[in-house]
Amino acid sequence: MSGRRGAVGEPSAHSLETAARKRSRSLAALGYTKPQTYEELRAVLSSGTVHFPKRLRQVAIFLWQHPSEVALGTIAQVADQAGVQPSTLVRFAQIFGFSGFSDFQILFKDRMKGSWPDTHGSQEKAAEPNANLHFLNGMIGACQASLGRVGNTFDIDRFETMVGHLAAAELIYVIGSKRAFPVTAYLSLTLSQQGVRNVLVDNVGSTALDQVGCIGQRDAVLAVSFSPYNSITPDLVAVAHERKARIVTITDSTFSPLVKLSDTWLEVVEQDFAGFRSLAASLAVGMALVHGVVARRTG
Amino acid sequence: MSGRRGAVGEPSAHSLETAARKRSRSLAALGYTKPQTYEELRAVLSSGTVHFPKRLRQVAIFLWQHPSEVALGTIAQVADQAGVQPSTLVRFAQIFGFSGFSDFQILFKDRMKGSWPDTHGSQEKAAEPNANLHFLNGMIGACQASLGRVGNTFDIDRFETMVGHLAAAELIYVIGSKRAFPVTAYLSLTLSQQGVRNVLVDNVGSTALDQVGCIGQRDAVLAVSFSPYNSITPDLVAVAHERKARIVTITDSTFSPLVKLSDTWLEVVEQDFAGFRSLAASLAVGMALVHGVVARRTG
DNA sequence: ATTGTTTTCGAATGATATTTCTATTTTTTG
DNA sequence: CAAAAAATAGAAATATCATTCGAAAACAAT
Repeated sequence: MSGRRGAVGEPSAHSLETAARKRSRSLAALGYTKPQTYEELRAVLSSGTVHFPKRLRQVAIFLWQHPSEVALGTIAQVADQAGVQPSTLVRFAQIFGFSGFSDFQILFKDRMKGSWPDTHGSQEKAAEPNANLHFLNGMIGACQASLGRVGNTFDIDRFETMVGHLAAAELIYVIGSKRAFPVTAYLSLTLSQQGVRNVLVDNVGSTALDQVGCIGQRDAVLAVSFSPYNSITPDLVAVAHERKARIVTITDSTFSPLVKLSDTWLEVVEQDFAGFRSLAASLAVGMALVHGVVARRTG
Repeated sequence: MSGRRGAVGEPSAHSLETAARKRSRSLAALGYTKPQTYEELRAVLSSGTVHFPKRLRQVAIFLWQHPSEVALGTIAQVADQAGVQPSTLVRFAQIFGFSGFSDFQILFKDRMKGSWPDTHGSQEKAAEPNANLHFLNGMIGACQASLGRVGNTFDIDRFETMVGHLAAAELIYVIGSKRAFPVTAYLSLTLSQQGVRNVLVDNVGSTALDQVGCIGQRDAVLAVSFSPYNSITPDLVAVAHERKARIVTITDSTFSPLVKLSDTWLEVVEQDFAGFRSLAASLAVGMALVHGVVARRTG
């Protein structure tokens, strides 16, 4: 701790020098004061006037989204979850005028002490005078009902078979239209992000039939389709079936035309509210499929 | 169940080691098992079957009345508040079969997070022998957590404003890339099905910039974007902003670059499980938006 | 491309917290 | 009432955690 350049000149001013140097990097120079409460911190963060570099921004986002992890974890755990180094958290705290992470963490702990006995009593909302809020709650209810049903009635054996087919495939074609398209789009994206090569048959340029015309015996089709089954999906899958590809399907009833074309299929029933249908269950099951395929291929 | 020999009638064996001595002091000898959750611990404490000496009773009472202090504090702070020595807390924890205070404290921390054992969930493998089932349940949990959070923290006023902007628009441009694309795809589809004219900016043919170049002052943009905000979406929305269109946004933190470009924005935080993120909450909120727009236009 | 600056990383250091151990006090038992 | 057992407090030892700091990397400006 000696021989630092640019000393102020005062011999006994070790701490002063350090403080000055810190302050020059902190927001204090910009007129900010150290936040005293979690709410103040949030206010500063959300004000948008502060521009962070990459890692610090990453920290800010994590703090924003997972305050409880910050309150309860050690610096190492938090850093790990946020995907940064522990020292980055310390830097972040110091920028806001705290002495270090521990000091900073007190904000989060204090905030948390107040909110312990909230045992998720969210259901008993009073009357919903607002139509939009009513719809939102109905939609949330539909999603949760769909998800709950998946948890109860789930054929894990068929699921494993599906994973096996997809994992063994040379190339995976993902097919779904209309309501099913958001699901297949997300599945295709996630597969790609996980390094699993796949083709999303999106019918841009009306080339879907030509695309499935290239399917080979060693490929697999992951099809998603919901009633009414009046889309192009059954036609596409029929072609794939003729070309002897493995076909696995997520659909919502045994009457789906895809069922008889499929090697394996799973029933996922989505609930609707006022005619607006949830996709939550299909997405969850689809994610599990992707995860299973990745696990089997890498394991 | 086999009988325990010597547990009752055997005279005290002085040659026993420390480990055995500890065990004889713990509740394991009485048939208790180490509590796995905070609720189990509470059940044991409240059962009244255990009679503690003075200091340990003091500890039990404090744990009962101030669980959040236990979760958030250090052993010294807790001991101080409870009026006992730190070592007393360790003894207390060991009586219940924990290795020490830290181990014991995890119960309280987990309870506070209200979440599943993210990092130390190795013990619960027995309940879920199937990895795929475990993942599916985790994913469902993430979806439901996301949905639950929407229900609790929802800014209905901003939502109404957003509906107003969209309902007043001549044409709605729906923009979202990567993870957000499934959401926008579903929103666009639903809008069309409800008779609300809209353009899904999907960047097929890399024409997105040209598309948003046609946006007029009387149009509105419905943008969806999640962290990391490294997609093309901010660029597209910036163009729309320059062209003076109304911009409403669904995003997951105030750090989204879209926030400062938007007339109104809603925060929707999606939970993830093992890196796979839910879309349930965004879809539900999006559906509510569509419904609101339709209601306002037809009403 | 080059230089100067900011940001990040990772090992070393310093600080703190947790646990163990032992002497002392309190309670129980013959 | 005395002796034994249990419980407790406090200090010492150990383990863990937070912070610092120099070097490397990324970035920005020339």
